Amino acid sequence: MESKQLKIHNSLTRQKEVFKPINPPFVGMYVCGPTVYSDVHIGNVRTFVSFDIIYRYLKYIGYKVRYVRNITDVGHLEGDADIGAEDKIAKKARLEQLEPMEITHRYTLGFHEMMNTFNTLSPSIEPRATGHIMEQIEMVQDILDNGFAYVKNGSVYFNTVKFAESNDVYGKLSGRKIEDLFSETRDDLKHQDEKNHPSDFAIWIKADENHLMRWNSPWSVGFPGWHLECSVMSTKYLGKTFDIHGGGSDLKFPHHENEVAQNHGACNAAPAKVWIHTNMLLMNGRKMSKSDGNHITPVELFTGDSTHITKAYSPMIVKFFMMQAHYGSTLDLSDAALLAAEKGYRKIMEANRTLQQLVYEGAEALNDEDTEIQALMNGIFVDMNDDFNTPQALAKAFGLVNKINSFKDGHIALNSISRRTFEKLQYIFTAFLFDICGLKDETLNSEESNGITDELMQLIIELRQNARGNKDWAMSDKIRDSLAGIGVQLKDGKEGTTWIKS
RNA sequence: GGUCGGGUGGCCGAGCGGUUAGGCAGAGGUCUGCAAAACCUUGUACGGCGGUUCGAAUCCGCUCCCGACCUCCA
Repeated sequence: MESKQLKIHNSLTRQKEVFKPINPPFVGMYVCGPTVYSDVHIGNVRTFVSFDIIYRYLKYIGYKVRYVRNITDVGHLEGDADIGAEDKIAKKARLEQLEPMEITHRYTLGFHEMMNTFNTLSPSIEPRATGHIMEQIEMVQDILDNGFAYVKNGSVYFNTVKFAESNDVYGKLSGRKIEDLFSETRDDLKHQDEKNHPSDFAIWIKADENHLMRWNSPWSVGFPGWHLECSVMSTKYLGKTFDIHGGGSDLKFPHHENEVAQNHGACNAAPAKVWIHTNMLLMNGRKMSKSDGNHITPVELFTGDSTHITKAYSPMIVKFFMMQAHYGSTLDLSDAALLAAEKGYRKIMEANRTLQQLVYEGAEALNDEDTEIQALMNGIFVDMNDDFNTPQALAKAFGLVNKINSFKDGHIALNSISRRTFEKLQYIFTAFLFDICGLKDETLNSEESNGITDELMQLIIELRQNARGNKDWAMSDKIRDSLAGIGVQLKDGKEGTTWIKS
């Protein structure tokens, strides 16, 4: 059964491969988390939403997943430089006259809140770089012992030239040719002269006097290089070689490339079998950039407080918008695209409510509808198995939306599908939307209502029905329009009137 | 400049050798007191130029644009 096999695009091989865990049913997945020195970027949110769906789907199809996502709270230097620049967190701490830990604590909380807002599941473990200084020092020592690093003035550098000579690993992940890597010069960086070669990178950095974050090590009082934490923490929690390593495509080089080198250098093993890279979020067809104003924050999306959008978009609308594209493609955020996503999101949520309220009656009178619906349901999983293709799976789900609404309108008799198919439909549809995609039904009115709202609405709907019965159109329209004015939309259907918050 | 990845209808976005993707918007219809919602029907595509093939959006070559990384921005 082809459709039963999960295939994943492996960045390492640039091919879709059948996913075979090292120790089924267990799966180890490591995803590079945020550097907590500022509010989380909406593009970063996309990455974590993508991996949330991947995590949810792996669990849904029965794997026992250990999902590790780190918090980078030290070592990530300005400009992704590996030395000579200021640590992102230390810089922020200095600016705001706070302890580095205050900075990272604040933004870690903010990050968690945002992940919660987007209804993503917590990873199994969320280790911090500062909590693993000892292990990082040990790994530096291991790399030194294996001859792939050298010490200069208290800093330790990874010897890329020697590493490249000893195997053909370096450059493979990012698709770079060794010659190109080695011909690059970055003269503008300080401490460049400490390196034997421009492509070498720091794994331990000696702190200068003013540096706020510093630890004792055999080489100097200093701090670990940015790439090291991921090598260390993935190894510690998932083993030398594990199943999946993920992150944004912007991390491919140098971060992931150097991570791979470190793992080989320390453990003589490749860290991950499968690499998954999620693509960038654009806005209005261009890269988001703070400096030229082509930029929006998650909060601005939720409040509508931005010149780039005409209205507020809720977290689930934004999430749904993201799901309509494949994680491996760039996605272009725009007001029109969000508007379309909002309509689509509401339509599918409404269909789910309709579906759950349908009641199967009468004897089965099966026809083609049964097989069509079976095929659509099955298709969702065929698509998800094809490298987590959420846009295609969603297309199948919209096929089901069509069927569901036809049941509601009586265009298709419910008993033209079997009772079993119907029950499966109710189950699968909800499971896909909520368990796999991790959506929430924000339009659901029962959440904050305590029953009174529903009863009040029933009363109002009844009063309007009476008015309509008396052909008192002025009254019935007044009710409808007034409700619309306070954000309640009435929907007249064959089976009576329902309402939603608009 | 180097290395990767893209250019699909009004918009977003799947597909990647032969099938309606899907959502939104548009047009016509059904329903409705009128609307909205829902349902039915429906138009508009594959950057350009060559080539391979019975057949190409899908493969190859050239070309033009765009994006990512290499350099502050996830």
